[in-house]
Amino acid sequence: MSFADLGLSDGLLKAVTDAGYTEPTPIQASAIPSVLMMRDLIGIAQTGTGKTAAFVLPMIDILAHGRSRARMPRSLILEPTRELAAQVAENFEKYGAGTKLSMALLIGGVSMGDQIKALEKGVDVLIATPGRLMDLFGRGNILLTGCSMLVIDEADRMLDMGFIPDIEEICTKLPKQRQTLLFSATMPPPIKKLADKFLDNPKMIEVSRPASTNLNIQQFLVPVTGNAIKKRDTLRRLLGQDEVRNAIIFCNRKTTVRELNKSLKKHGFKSGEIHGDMEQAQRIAELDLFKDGKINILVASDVAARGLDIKGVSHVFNFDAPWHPDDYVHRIGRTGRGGATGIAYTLITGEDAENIQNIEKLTGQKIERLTLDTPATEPAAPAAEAEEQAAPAPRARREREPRRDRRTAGQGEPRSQDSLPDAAQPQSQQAPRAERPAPAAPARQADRRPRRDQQDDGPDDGWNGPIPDFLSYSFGLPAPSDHAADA
DNA sequence: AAAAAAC
Repeated sequence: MSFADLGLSDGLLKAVTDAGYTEPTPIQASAIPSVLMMRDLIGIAQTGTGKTAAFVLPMIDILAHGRSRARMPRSLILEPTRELAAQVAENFEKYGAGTKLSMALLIGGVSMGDQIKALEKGVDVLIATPGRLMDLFGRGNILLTGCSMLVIDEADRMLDMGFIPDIEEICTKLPKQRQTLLFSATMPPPIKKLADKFLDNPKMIEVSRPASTNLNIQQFLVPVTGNAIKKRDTLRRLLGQDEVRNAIIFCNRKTTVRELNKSLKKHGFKSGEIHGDMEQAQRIAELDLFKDGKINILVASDVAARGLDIKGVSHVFNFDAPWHPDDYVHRIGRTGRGGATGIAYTLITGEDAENIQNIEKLTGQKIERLTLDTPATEPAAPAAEAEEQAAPAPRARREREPRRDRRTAGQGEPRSQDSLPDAAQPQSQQAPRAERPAPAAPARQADRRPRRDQQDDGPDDGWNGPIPDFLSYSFGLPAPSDHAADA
């Protein structure tokens, strides 16, 4: 099966090939022909299955015919979070570059001015989070009567977030005669009801196992007994242990995110944080610092679990085991992207047993338990804080030697336990380790830093460039050079 | 349980 068999236009095929894809994912293979035949569709699939391209690609071909009119978008894609909406917009930009299609990204946290301007001009594709869409609709800036295509993405997540009434209202504003696609990882009754009400004889597609348990990601569980202090202590040891060049650390609560980031900074780590209580501009600023390597640790809530696609994240840590197994899959999927290798550690306490069981059930694989040798009791370290003692270099013992085979050439051999990676080293460590000329490390590090200029991507689509300035992200696509799409 | 989303 190749993309050429799916009925996409030549221009689009070229865009797909240029993006480096040859073979459609299962959901793309079954969804694209049906969407092109204008059928309604229910796709049971998680992010990471190539779901975004499954609707973006046929939409581009369908919309290639016809023109947009002022304030009357021709299609609408609803996303639960701002980051996901921005990511879909990036996809449209990538695949629609050869077309005349215009789009607007309607999300909260940014000024309305540019969004309204784009709407006035007329757009083919509207990508929105429900709140801002309803807001603009209420102000009379949007007419949905010309919108003949609707995508409801991550429907079950919309449900969790209480968006279903909004979605229903939006559906009633759209013309009855339209094509509707609904994607959801699960099908709880309210979503089933929504589908029955607003979809017409939909084709059902189910992709059972998400491409989630990426084989490039080594996963480990790290049992921790004790309180938050002990957890932070263990985390610091892990941060110092492996080839941690950068890491996203997930916590279950925003308060934990703040506390942990504060603690890490206090210990000299170059860390930042991201969660939903921060201003959008602040979120972006922190992401930018992380992407640029100015900080190499990002402490995050689940706001970052799905939305982020940052190149070259070497490690993901679950400071807290996630409550929902699919969140685990999404979190660790922030590393090992685009064929790179990644390592994911999950700190677990006694209470997490059930969560871990659910995760292993979902992914169908047992995650290796890592035993950290308990350090010999330390004489109090001189300058360390009273609450958190400095720990000696950690010794991790693996019960089974993990795969090391897919390492890229530039990454070199696994480091020995006592050669701590400079990137993750606290600058204010007492041992004058930092003063030792770092052998070859800086250069290699520069090499491995997330790169802004790499545009290859895994099927899970997303941001590659600088963090999108979706502060001002309502845009028309670049002027088309040739319009090969509709032959 | 938490996080996410409009001003």
